[in-house]
Amino acid sequence: MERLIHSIRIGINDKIYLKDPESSDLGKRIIEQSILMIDEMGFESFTFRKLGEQIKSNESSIYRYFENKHKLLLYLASWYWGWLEYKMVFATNGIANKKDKLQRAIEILTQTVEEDISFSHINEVLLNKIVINEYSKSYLTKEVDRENKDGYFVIYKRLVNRLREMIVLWDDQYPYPSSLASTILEGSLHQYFLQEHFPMLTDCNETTTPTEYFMDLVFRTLKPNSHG
Amino acid sequence: MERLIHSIRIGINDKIYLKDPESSDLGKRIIEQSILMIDEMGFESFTFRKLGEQIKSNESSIYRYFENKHKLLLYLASWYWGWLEYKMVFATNGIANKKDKLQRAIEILTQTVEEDISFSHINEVLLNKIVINEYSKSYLTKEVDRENKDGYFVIYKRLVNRLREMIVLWDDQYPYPSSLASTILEGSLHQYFLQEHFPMLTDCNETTTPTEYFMDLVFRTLKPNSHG
DNA sequence: ATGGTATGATAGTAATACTTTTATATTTGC
DNA sequence: GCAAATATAAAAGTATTACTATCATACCAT
Repeated sequence: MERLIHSIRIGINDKIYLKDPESSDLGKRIIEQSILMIDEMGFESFTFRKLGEQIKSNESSIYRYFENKHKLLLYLASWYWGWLEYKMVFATNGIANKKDKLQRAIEILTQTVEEDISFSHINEVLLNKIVINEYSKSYLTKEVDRENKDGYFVIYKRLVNRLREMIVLWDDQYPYPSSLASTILEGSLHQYFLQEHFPMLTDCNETTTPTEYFMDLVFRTLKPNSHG
Repeated sequence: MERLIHSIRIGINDKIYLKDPESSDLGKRIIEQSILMIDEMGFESFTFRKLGEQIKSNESSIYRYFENKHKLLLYLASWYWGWLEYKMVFATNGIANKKDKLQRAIEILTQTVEEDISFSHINEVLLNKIVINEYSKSYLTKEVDRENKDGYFVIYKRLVNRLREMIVLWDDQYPYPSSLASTILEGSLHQYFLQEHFPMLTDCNETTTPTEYFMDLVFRTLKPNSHG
């Protein structure tokens, strides 16, 4: 699977970038180093000028790939969710048992990325940390409706919907499958954040994971369909 | 109760401001108009210069109250959570029945603010909208640990903890009361946001509220203590 | 050898996020 | 009622950000 994941390409809405960063060496360096820098200094302190210095390229060259750093964040987030979606679809694909399927999906979606499995330019461990710390900022804007209309969040929406479908498969009487699915994805990022910065607001720690919390929550909440 | 709430003062950590905005007319105008403007233009577009123009005061005068707009957001958020805490404590205070108590708390904490009950300078309806759209930005920063140490989030933490205590009161066997409490508060803001901008990711709409969703979730999840 | 495309270097602009200084108004203490 | 203290206003200055524009160079393909 590692090899497979390594060779896939995540189909990202081409309105997000001006020039596909996968199409050149400079583009890949932009992605690679921006992940390191955003993780290191946080999204607000990160600038294209600093990135240019880091990759020994010119600020203006970076602007030929992305309009601004907001678009770059949208790109990174889309890549991350696309990658997670792939992992989830792959991992749940062959599972016939509905409960096992849902369990496996929740596992994939709520786990942290522990090891950098890629030998590509994208460090998934750091990207996961970036999503925990910065993803909300990509949609908590005044432009969200326009950008949503332009399809900047399709991958994330598709992922939530896939989870929703597996919830419905296991319990088609549950009245809030969409809300539960979005709560799992968003809430899992939040629990990781709390674990790091507000440990008193969560029960997750070295021994208890967000995965366990949400797994427990979901299966206390849902009741299996009578027809199996 | 309206009158009572109107006359209370929310005790906000005095490190958040340089000069207490409640202590002067200018201070109150800063708070009042910043709420209108942040709601209107979003936190990123909002600046002290624009606020100065709006209230016909000088940018430098605003800087004597708050170091920067981030601190102002922390102030507004603290005020909001303090106000909600007060409403919740007041509403649940006399309730002996543990289930009723928890239910009432969830109701208060997950409802939107529909009407501006205050005749003061703070518009709670808009402040509620600001918290939905901007609160995450106040803690998703590189400074969060230092600011947390300085007590900038005490009110929010106390509120989560109060909810946690009511959860434990109703079901002292449940293993994740802190995570559930933080999920309710954070998740409720998120569901309101989704309802507005990503309706396909939530089951909440004109007829179904985040309150109903979380009420259902909590009471499917928790089991009452045997000792009543 | 020529034309096209990608990148680099440099400079420029408007806005942001402040800080500083000085002036003026208002309050309060005696 | 006057002096002193305090609050606010006005204006200017600085460093940084978030770009845009122009021009030069390099390299690649035909």
